[in-house]
Amino acid sequence: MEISQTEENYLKIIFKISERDGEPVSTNAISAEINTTAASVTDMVKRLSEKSLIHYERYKGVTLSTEGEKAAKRLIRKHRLWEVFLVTELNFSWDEVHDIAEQLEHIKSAELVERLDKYLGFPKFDPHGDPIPDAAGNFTFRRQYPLSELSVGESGIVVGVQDHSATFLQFLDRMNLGLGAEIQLLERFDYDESIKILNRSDQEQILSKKVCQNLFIQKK
Amino acid sequence: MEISQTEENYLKIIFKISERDGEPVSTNAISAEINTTAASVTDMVKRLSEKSLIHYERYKGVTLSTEGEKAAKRLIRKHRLWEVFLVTELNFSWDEVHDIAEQLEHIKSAELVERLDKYLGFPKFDPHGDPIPDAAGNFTFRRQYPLSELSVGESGIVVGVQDHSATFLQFLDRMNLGLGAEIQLLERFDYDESIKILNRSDQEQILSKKVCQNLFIQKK
DNA sequence: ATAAAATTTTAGATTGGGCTAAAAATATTT
DNA sequence: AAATATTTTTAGCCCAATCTAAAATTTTAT
Repeated sequence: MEISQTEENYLKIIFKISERDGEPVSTNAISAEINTTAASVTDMVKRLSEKSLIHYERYKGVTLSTEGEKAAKRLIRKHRLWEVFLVTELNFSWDEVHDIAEQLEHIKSAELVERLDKYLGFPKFDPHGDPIPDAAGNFTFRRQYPLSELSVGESGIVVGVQDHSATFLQFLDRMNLGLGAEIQLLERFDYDESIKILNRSDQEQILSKKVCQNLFIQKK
Repeated sequence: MEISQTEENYLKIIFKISERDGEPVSTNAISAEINTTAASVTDMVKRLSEKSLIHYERYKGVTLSTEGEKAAKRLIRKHRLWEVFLVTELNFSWDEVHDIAEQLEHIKSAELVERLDKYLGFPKFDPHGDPIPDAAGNFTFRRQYPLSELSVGESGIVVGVQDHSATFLQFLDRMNLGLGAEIQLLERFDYDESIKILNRSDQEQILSKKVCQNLFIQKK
């Protein structure tokens, strides 16, 4: 049975919400994420359930079936591989690629995905530091922390972001805080939970609580 | 006004039929090409006409408007650039790329197309020898003839195909008659309109009328 | 020039994906 | 345990894109 582009998007978003909030995923959570009414979501989850892509019980929310989860991971794999292509081959910046990858992820050809993966040198992470599932659906795990959880004195490398918005990514560029940036936490200010860091490719910087919460660091 | 994927496909097919059979393009010609009923085509041409993408008069067939032709050419440009990418970068063979490019051509991002074009070195022809329109919609013209129109003794290079089917392309591969093959017409057999050629990267070969009609040659 | 054949259009139905408004079920507060 | 609030579902509608069957128009043949 064919999975439509719309259905794929639902599976992807259900996967994403599951990861973030746990299961089961509520109708409202889905509708909030994709800007559709709860009524439409109910319609769609019925269809997805009919196709055995999710488990659904009235008023109880949904969980992905094995099949549904596979489909979601395939989509994420494609999305992230295309993002790598756009950034490393076509020189797009990391804040420009999301919308294009959102379209490219729906291209149907297993062969294409595998060749692209090989062409790009089997990357493990995308331009935002998110792990790229392998053909079997396995993610590479990496121990990483929000910058807000580092202790004073600790050092680390920027390896990912929580917030993928273009404005945040552009801010990070302006601050020389892209992936790979090496930093050390110098001081915490309890007043507003901002911090002072030493950015090795720059100098001392003050970062707000919001920035700290959205930046992932690998300690070293 | 947005052009849907389905609408884009209609524009492309109308462009293709116009090129082949001239204008105006009949409802039946379209329905034959895309495997839909004539009634559905009538519905769609009304919509396209409503959007000023084609000129349409009941019972009189359709022609592309300036806007419609631009859209069709953009689609062809994308299709052929992606085919180049698939063949030259991802090592697909020329008989495998059509269906994937058929999907990729609908990706919406003008920036992506221009970057891809540059990345590929501004190719003028796709893997089947078909010209790639530039950003303004202009095709590179090349004087080429079906092999069936060559005279005995004339030499030339294979530069394109009329028939894009995988079976024909695979046959050409097997005969060492891919793009760039150098040949000379040695003899014509009136009986079945087959010919004998000298294939410089092979040896003497007999080719049927059908093959001759579907192979484009640049004389030299 | 008319009859027959072919083409094209209309009418009416269907399916996927979405909407609003109202009803039903669940969760929260008192 | 009610009453209230929130969430979810149902009912009924819409639009794009398709279909079949029948009607209208154009083309071809006699």
